[in-house]
Amino acid sequence: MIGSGGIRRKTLPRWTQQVRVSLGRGLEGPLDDGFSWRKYGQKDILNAKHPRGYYRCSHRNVQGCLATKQVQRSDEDPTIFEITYRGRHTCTQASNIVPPPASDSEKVLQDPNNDMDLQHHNHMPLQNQQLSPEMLLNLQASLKVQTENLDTHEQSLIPSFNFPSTSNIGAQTQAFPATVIDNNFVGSYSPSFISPAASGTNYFSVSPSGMNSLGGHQHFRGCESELSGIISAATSATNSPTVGLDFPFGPDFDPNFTFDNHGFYS
DNA sequence: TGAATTTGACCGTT
DNA sequence: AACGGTCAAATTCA
Repeated sequence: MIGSGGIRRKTLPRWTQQVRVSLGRGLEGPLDDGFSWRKYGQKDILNAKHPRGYYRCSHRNVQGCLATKQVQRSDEDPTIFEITYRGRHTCTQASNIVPPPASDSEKVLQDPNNDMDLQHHNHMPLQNQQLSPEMLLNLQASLKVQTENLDTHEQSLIPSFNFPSTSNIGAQTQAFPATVIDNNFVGSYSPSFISPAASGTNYFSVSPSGMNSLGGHQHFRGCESELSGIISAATSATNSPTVGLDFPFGPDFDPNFTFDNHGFYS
C-alpha cells in the first residue's frame, strides 16, 4: 500500500506557473523547464476543458526525487499551459539542463508553505526536512504580485512565456539578484500580505539580449487559506526596462535561503 | 529490446 | 458521494 491515490503530503511547496507557448516554437509539448519528467497519469478535471497531465521526476525511482509537475491547458486558450510544480527536486538532475559553462544564476524558488493545519492542530514544528540542494527554474521574466484577487482561474493578463529551453541562461544571470524582497509570508496566513510596491503591477522585465520575449504568469500560494495572497509573476512581452521586482518567495522558515546554486555535476 | 507513455482502476481527501 | 491524484499494467515509440 504505497498510498496510492489521494494526496500524499499537504505540506509540499507548490507554485503554479502559467506558460504561454507560441505555436511554431515546438516547445509547447514537453515544456522543458530543465528537468526530466515522466508522465505517470492523466485525469480529466471537471472544471477544466482539457485533462490534466501528471508528471514526475524521472529520478524518482533512482534518487527519490519527490518533485512532481502538473500540466493543465487553459480552458479557452490552448496556447496557455498551467504548470503546477509540487515538491522540490532532490535529484542531481544533470541530464537535461545544466550547460557546463558557467551556469550560476538559477533561481531558487522557496515556497514558504507552512503549516496549514490551522484547523488541525496536528502540525509538526519541524522545519521542513527538505534540505534539498537547489532546484533551478528557468523563470526569467517579470514578477507581478497580486495581493488580493484570489480568483482561482481568473487571470486577466496572460503574458506570453516563451520557453527558452535554457538557452540564454546568461541573460537571466541578473534576473534574480539576491535582493529578493523578504515578503512576509509569515507563518501561514498573513492578514494582509499587501505589498506596497506590489500594488498590482510590478513588472520585472528581463531584457535579455533581445533574444525572446518572456511572459510568465506565476501563481504562488502559501497554502490553501485564502488569506495568503497570491503571488503572480507575470512577464510581459513588452520590453519594459522597468525593473520593479518583488519576490514572493519568502523563506519564512529558512533564513538561510538557499540561493546559491551548487555546482552541477555533469 | 528497452524505455516512456497510455489508459483504467483504486484510494484519499474534500 | 464526488473529485482529484497516484499506481499498476498494457501499449507504443525509439
